[in-house]
Amino acid sequence: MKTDNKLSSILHVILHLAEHNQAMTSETLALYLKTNPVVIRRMMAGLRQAGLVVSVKGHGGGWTMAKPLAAISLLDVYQALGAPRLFAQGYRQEAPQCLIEQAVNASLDSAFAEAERQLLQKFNAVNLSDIAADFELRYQQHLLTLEHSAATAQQSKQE
Amino acid sequence: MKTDNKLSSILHVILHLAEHNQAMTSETLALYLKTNPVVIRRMMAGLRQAGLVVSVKGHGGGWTMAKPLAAISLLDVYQALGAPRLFAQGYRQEAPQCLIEQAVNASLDSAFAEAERQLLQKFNAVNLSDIAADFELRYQQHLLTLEHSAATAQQSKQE
DNA sequence: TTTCATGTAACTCAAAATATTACATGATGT
DNA sequence: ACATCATGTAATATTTTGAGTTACATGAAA
Repeated sequence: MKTDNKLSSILHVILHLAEHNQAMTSETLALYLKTNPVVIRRMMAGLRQAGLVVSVKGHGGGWTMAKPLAAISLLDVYQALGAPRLFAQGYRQEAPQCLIEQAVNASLDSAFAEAERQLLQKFNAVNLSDIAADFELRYQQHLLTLEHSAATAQQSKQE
Repeated sequence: MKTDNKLSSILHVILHLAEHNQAMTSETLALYLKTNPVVIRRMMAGLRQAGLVVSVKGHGGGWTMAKPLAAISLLDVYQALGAPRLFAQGYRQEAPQCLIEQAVNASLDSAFAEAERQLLQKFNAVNLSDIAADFELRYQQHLLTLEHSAATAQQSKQE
């Protein structure tokens, strides 16, 4: 199956949006995903309805965050996207007559339902600010790496 | 994405096979799924390699279980199928340069990895004999229902 | 009133699971 | 031997669904 990438995509986009601190157009945001602005609008439509972002038409318009990142959970975003399918596994028949198939489906159902519960709970526990904080860490680490390689280059120059 | 139904399908099939207690052809098994015998062979190929079933060619040939149901876990079957993808969610880029996207992926990764671990653990804890036992329960319940509706019919006849 | 931006429907494209076709291999029964 | 039955598997077609594209409507700002 082709995977659904909306969640990962829109998170990427709105974290950039939040960093930017002013309205950004669908076209600009589309550059981050190397995709078409319409794809951005389609995904953002759900977030707008959920009150996570605001859109403004016309000159100087575009998208802005409606809430601080700390007030938005991964679960909020997931649900705003329309709660796309989590699992790639399905049943051949949803409501089979065959009692064996019923027993099989019940068994799988229970396993997947439990996993889904846990996953959504985790989504609920993670705020976008947590991800932004992780980005900050990575950024500081990145700066250190640059510094270090600059120092190393300087050193090898002197040798 | 079109869901992957191999796990549910093959479980259905091999439970019928186990019930039957003698070799069954791919053609017969295909009837349970209303599909093509080749589809059965393709899925069963993995189970054969894993030593869960045995196939015999020619007259009177077909498929038989190689182990008792109690000795086969859901995990065994899942892995014998080639461990098909569990989640429908993916990342736009596997190894992104963008630090924001890296942070997003790391966050999702952790959530999905945890869910996968739990799911496989559950698969490991369920044996096919558990599912067969559940089928038996459903079957007994079904018989009771038939009896009851027969009694009701008899009763309404007398009225 | 022109330009910029979103809102959305309709259509096309692409990827992946499943189904089908075709033919090879091997075992059994006559 | 050889006809028949059954699996083994490659190649191809079909189907589903996420993503991309085109087209046009709506509304706000210069």
